[in-house]
Amino acid sequence: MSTLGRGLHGRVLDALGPAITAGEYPPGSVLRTDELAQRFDVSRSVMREAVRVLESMHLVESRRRVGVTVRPKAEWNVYDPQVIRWRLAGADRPQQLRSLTVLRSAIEPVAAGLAAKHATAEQCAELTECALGMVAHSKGHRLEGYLLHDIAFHRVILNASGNEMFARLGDVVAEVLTGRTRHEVMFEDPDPAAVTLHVRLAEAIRAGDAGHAEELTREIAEGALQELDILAP
Amino acid sequence: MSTLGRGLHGRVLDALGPAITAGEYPPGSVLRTDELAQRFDVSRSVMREAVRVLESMHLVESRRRVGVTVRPKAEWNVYDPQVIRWRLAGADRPQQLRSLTVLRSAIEPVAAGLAAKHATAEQCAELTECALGMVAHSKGHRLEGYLLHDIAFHRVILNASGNEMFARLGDVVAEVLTGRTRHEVMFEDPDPAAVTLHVRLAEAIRAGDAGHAEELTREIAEGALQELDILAP
DNA sequence: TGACGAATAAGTCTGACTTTTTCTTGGTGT
DNA sequence: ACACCAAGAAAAAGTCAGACTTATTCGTCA
Repeated sequence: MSTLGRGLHGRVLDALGPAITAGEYPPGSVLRTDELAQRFDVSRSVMREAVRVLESMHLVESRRRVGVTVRPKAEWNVYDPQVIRWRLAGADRPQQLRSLTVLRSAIEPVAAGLAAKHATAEQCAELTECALGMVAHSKGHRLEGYLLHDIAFHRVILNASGNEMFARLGDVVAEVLTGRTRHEVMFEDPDPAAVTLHVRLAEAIRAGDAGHAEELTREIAEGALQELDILAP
Repeated sequence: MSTLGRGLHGRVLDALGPAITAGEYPPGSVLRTDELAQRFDVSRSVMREAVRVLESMHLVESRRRVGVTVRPKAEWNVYDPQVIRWRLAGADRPQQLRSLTVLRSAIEPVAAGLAAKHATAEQCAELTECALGMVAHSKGHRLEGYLLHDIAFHRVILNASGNEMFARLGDVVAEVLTGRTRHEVMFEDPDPAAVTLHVRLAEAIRAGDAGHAEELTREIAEGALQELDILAP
């Protein structure tokens, strides 16, 4: 899925991106295009393309006579899905997971409220289907199936909100949920309370009850935040 | 500020980016690198770099034997500040302004709540200063000064929230506020009620009252949304 | 229907050249 | 002796042109 080594410059990015976002090159570090090209055994043109991409993500800045300097973390385009993936795969995974969960807790309730107003019949049906799927996979260590329905559930809500900015967070939510399941609590069955909340949320949206949908989503988010606090206090 | 013609490929982007985000090339359109290079009178290497950047923004996809195809809007990296600027400068400016304002209404209340808990004494002082600056420029067509303090105010809150994802939205908020002031109501003085809300919000954060800060921010956001409804119903 | 071959456009590499920015050096004046 | 500025050298990115490779698609023919 990631950069899919689509071309040589993609391979270079798959190596350089994680390294930079992991902080292997501290802010202010200077890289030289030619040296990098040699190190990765690619031509300068290919390396230049890779640098351009890193530059567009605000991970580095390229200046004449000085080289390619790494920018401070505060300037990175942290909403770039690629950057998010790199960081989730690297060292500050916990911090990234936390900030993303806080972001979710801010956005998803509002999105759910909007979804209650704008969701089509088809979207409501999808939502119910996802919720039922979650229930069906909530017992007996069937986390893989549970995860898929959970992701689909939240994605439908974000799409149904009718806001393109919210909709584009579907991938981020998917990454967060996947990361959580795969790396933290892979052994335990999901919290039954959370499952119930999802079912009720689907009902609220179907009923067009924006306030209720918003409140239920807040409870779900609250649970996710507490889960993080338990694992990394 | 934008891409600042930093290099030839930057100039090309300043021309191609707005054109694509404005929908001049409908999704599925095919561009050819060589043809573009000729059109912009640059070498293929420069054009390739530009295409790589557009590709990293998910605006286009480059495939062998077929060319550079424009992706559907739903796949764009709409959180990329550059993409936001391009869209704000283009045709679907109103829609972009609306989705960004909705995004703000979701995030800023939560950010304010967190800021009430985490803001340093220095940040509180800055906040009060900004609020006072807004009051001072709220009468007599001094919108330029008002805008600067408004931007600084919201930026401080987002930074003080302690969440990096929120902090990085400072630029987006700045763009929205600037756009609003410069293109919509440049003649009228700001709503006195909004000014008061900002002052009270600064106080709430200084007092560490998260609930109150959150509620006040919701009211501010509500006002911004209504303003949009009035201008483009 | 499928397989083979031709056409096509992106992808890659190389080498030479330009331009900008920084560092050094040397000279000047106080 | 020190501060300061200007001219030049050096370094690295930036640009270009041309030749070649490779993957993919399309058309043709069996």
